[in-house]
Amino acid sequence: MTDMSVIMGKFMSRSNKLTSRDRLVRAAIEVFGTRGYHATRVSDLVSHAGVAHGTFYLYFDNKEAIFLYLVDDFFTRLQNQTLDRFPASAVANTGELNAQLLEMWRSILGHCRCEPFLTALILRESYAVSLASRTRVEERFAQTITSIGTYLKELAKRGIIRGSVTDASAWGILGLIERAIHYAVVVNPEAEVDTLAHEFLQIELNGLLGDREGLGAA
Amino acid sequence: MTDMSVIMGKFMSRSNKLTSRDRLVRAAIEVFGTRGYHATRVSDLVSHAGVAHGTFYLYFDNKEAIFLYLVDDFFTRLQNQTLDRFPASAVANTGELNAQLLEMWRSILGHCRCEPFLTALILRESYAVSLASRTRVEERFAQTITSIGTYLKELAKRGIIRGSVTDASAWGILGLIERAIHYAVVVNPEAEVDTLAHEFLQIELNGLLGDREGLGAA
Amino acid sequence: MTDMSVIMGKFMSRSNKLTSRDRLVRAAIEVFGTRGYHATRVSDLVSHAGVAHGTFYLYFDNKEAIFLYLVDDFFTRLQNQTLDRFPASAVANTGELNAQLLEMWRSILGHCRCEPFLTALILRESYAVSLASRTRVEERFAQTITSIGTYLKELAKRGIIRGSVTDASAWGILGLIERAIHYAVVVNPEAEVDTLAHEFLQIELNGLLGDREGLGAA
Amino acid sequence: MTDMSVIMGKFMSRSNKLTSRDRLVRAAIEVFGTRGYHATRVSDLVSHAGVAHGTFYLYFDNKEAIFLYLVDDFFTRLQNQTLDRFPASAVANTGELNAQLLEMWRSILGHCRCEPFLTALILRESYAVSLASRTRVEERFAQTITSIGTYLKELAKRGIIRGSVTDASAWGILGLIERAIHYAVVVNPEAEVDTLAHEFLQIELNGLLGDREGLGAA
DNA sequence: AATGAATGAGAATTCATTCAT
DNA sequence: AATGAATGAATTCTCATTCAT
Repeated sequence: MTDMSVIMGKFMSRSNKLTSRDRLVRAAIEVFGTRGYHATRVSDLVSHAGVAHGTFYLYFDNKEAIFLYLVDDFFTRLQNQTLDRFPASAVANTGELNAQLLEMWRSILGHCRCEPFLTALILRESYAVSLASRTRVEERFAQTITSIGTYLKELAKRGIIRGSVTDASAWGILGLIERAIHYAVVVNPEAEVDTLAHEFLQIELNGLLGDREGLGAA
Repeated sequence: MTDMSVIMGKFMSRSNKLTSRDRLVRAAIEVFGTRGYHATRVSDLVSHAGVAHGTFYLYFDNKEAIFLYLVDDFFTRLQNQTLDRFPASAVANTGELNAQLLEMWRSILGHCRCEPFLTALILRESYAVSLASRTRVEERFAQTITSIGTYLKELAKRGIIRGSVTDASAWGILGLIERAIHYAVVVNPEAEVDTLAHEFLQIELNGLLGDREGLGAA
Repeated sequence: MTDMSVIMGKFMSRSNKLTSRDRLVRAAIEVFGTRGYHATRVSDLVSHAGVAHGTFYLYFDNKEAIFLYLVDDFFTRLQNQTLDRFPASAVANTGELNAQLLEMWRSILGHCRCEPFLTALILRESYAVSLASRTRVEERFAQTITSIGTYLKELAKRGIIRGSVTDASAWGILGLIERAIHYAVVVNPEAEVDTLAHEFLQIELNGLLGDREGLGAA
Repeated sequence: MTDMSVIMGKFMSRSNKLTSRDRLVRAAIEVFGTRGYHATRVSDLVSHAGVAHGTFYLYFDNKEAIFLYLVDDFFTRLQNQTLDRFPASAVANTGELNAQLLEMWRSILGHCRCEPFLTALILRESYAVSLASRTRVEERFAQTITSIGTYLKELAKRGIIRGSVTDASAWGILGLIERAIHYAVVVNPEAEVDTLAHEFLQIELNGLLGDREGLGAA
């Protein structure tokens, strides 16, 4: 249903027959993402994947394990395709920052648009699966915050953004990104990614008041 | 029916003996907020509340019903204490906006700090309880978005903020607020509300680049 | 709803206000008779009767007790109004037997038509309430069989009916009566009692073949 | 799906190991038939059948479902072995009717004697399990009445029995049959089926007065 | 590698009954 | 005599997990 290569991140040329494991992962993304983790029974997963109950336990220790796999996979791929590709060191001035962040927004929103089920699942349920998985998810978010924080501090140090950014700011930016993704994927999946990228970039860089100079000029 | 003791977190003046329903609501906030909704059994709730199993079903249809009550109650009170008290119409210029939003941030963060369990519960699990409750929660968030959107459009119309704010912007601001609350309540519950309010206000109004004029002046 | 004097078997002139006990008995007949014993909760009984839960236990030991009261009451009254009023000794020949049994059928069907709820309840559920109440009901039916058997043997002894009637016959007649009542009360409550009485009497006395002499004459 | 072992009360030839479903059906017949439906817990069923709780729900939706299965099965088999095998069309005169009905009585009583638990269960509790099952049982009895009625009308049309038989008569005959079965299975399980068949046939055809001609002759 | 019938611990929910007022 | 909030034992049902094949 969704593009295979994106979901699996693997080559699929050898055989057009998916392995049982792949089928289970795909089923989990779709069913968890639609019904929610807790409303999904292992039997839903296996029937959706077209495999037997026992087969599930051949590849995953338990229901939580496949969820955790999805989370790790999601965060890893998102990180690779976004922050890792856009180092603060490559930015010399406001104009370049503008360009880089625009690209980053495009990348994030585009990526999440490609896997709407998984994205919605992570946004909605990542904290709510179990105490154990909450801890794992908190670690992942903490890493993200560190990445964002490091990025921002680097820019601040070099005077490209204001100097007063802190960890709190990083959390705020994270929230902005999360709901931006939510908007792009869930609320308004028809909207152009480019338009949205500009819109959220504007808030990120200039807030509600917007570019003072532009405003002054107007 | 509305129980001040629960809402205010204070003892009632008439009698220092809480009703069974009050005890259950308090227990739910604490236990759901700590262990999470799904890891909480009705038996945890009643033992925490010090009432019998049957008593729970005297006041709530099921586990989901008490959660939904908490959600509605939370949103209603938060709305009352924030957006409802700060109309866009009372703002004439950037300075007044600054003051009003600062007050709003203080109010939101202060309010959520007072009920950390319930706040954390809503932030983490509101979407993940059940399909039915997800719908309810989505409605509540949709209302919030409408409030924020209306507020912003009013300000934009009067030229106090930039004219390009949209629904997407409202969702972005919502995300900022959510993670700001998360930071203030969960990540850094020791931080001064006032400091945080200034910090998030800065992002909200001026973004990462900050006040251009100030920046220029520096 | 149903005629009070019939249901209560008491005078009601002193006060038009029913006692709590009476209200409970009436409610039990109606609600047990409609919903069935097991689907009826004590709370249905008391809410239907307009009294409090505790009041129920002032008059009856438990839910089964009120059912048993209804059963005893029903059988006693039916016995009084039927077999007790029509002794075999009063019958001298076939013609008189015909007349007496017709009257008995009228009496039975008429009586049961007056309390359709209670009648349906007894017919449908008397054996199914509990092991204890089954025993009680079996005793009541055994008494009825004894009465019928005695009646038949007396007639047989005096050559008014055929000599070969046994206990088995008595049970067969009981079945006929039960389903006759069922038909008159449940299946076809509009049919004339008189017509039905003739019809069932015909089966009782002459079976399916009918009166041989009459048949021969025809 | 149909399980001969249960139906026939015999061991299957292929394998002497009953399936879980068979074991549950057998247990249900025995335990429901002894203790009664409402006094029987699902846990009684499974412990009697020697399977786990979960296994029960693998084969039946709930306790009511297995009861309904028993009812349908019972009625179907009884119908097949009685009315379906004895068409009114095969009867030409009173003598042949006598012979056919005698055979039918033998068949019914013999059949019910072979499954005393199930028979007693149906006779005692079929109406009392739940509102839903009452409806189902009423449908089954209505079908039976239709069968009996059709049979009787055919005979009446051809002058073999008296012309005045109606639906009411069919219900009366049904009652006679029910209590005859009850007598043969519950009250006097030692009595010879043949004797009983003659006895009930006598009532069915000639009623209490008996064969007029024979009586006159005597 | 795959199966799927069987398991049983564990959870939600009900409702007859009590008892302090 | 009447009340009705509170009780908690009892029961149904679910579903993640196992294991013999």
